[in-house]
Amino acid sequence: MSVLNVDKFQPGLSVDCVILGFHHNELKILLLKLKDLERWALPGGFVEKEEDVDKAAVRILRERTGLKNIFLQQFHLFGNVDRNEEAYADILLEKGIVDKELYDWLDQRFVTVGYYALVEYSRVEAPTPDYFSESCEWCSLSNLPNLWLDHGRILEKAHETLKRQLNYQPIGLNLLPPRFTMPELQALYETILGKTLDRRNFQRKMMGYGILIRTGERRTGGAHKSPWLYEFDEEKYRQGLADGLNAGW
Amino acid sequence: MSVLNVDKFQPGLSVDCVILGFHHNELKILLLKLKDLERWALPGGFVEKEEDVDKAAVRILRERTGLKNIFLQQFHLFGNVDRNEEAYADILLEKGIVDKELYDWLDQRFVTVGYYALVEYSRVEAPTPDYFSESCEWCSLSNLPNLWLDHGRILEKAHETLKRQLNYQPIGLNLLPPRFTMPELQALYETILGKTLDRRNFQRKMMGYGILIRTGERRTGGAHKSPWLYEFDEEKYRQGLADGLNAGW
DNA sequence: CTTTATTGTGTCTAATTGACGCAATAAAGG
DNA sequence: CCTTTATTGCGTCAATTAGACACAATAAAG
Repeated sequence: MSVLNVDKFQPGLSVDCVILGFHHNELKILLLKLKDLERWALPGGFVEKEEDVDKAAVRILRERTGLKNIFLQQFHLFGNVDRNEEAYADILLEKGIVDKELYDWLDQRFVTVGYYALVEYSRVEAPTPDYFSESCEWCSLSNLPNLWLDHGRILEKAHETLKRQLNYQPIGLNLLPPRFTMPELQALYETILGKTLDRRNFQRKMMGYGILIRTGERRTGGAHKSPWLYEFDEEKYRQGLADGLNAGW
Repeated sequence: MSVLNVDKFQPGLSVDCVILGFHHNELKILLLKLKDLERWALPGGFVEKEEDVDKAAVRILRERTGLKNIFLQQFHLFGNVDRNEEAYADILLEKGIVDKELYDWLDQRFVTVGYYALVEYSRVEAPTPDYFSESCEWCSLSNLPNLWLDHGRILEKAHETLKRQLNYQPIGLNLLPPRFTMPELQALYETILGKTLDRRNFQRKMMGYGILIRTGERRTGGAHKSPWLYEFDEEKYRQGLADGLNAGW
């Protein structure tokens, strides 16, 4: 038996996760540095034969981050034939990282399901590489390394989806610490959207959604006027997720 | 070899299409009546090993409707283990519709990719059943037959997706005849959304998108004042699809 | 104690949305 | 042939929302 019991898995199907965090006013993504290749990959894995695909995504996420109960959403299946065209398995076989059985498994045509996860950066204490990778690190979205296969495209699609969902879904509960300031929330929005927003209009709009609670406290320590600390009204937040925020029509 | 050369296909992966048309002010969906079962299924099929998944969807659509170049969009992968739990293959084997080889193929665990297509009802001249079905017909969305497996859920998800996309994407080019009246377009929107809209505000909003051209002509023949005929400005329409109509933020 | 950058609140205008009035019109019916 | 009727096209008005910006309050730094 190989390091992976390939018989356990659904053939030709994989899951890749775009795991996003927010730190120092930047969007970060968790990436794996592949062994013996100058490329990075999205955390991914295979789907067990007796496992729901959604569950596989949750498992993969837990394996890399140690987190469960996080926001995870399927966004696309990438199913082009030519998406597997990189002879990485050859290198793995050469280097003795995989045996022939696993090599053959990896060599088949794969379609992959993309999920994106929003996680609180600081809660990921020890990002863990998998068998095919030598490290697992947060990378800045604005300064990406060379990505493997079509993983750049997958990331791009996740980002597009997220941007669009910002228009009708709340965001932040899974990406920010439990308490945060309005400027922090705004910075998150601005980073995702890639543009600046008017501070005052942003506050008015956010408060209008009714998903924020102003705790009585302020964030002190920084220079200048100390901003209020907010937290999400989880009940209303969930309702916003389900019903949409300003649906139009 | 079975009626299907199963070796040609990617194992465990299928495509199902929600093919929607609009006729007599109702949304119609193309469904297949399964052989020897009182259930109906979405038009679907398998993905060839050397075939892009998107291409497979296009092929399946062409096989059932004869149409190509139609609007087709992937919306979700359905990957739960329990979605295959119906012993239809047993019946097929019993009745001699499939042989043992094909039976074994069908008996594996499948995940399916959902696509929805918007087609002009009248252009589908001879809906064609596949090997597993005895007929292929338009059914009214408001009066659905008993659906096979999770196909009801798949349809529901397609409908949800469509509803949401109405908020930021134009629709109708693929669903209506080349020329149509404003009330017809409104009826389409109302049907998809499942609610009535104000006639006058609808017109104002639609014209505001700038994707409609009023031809000089009117639809005559009906009683009452004859409405103008419109057509889509395909250039602007495509741009609306790409950039979104009223993106928010 | 002044300076400085930032935050909280409010205001004003323009644009959009929602509700509805009214005249024009095409066929049907007496 | 003229009235009736349901429908279409266009317009108006108020309410709401969005965009731009002014100003006072504030916390730390100098």
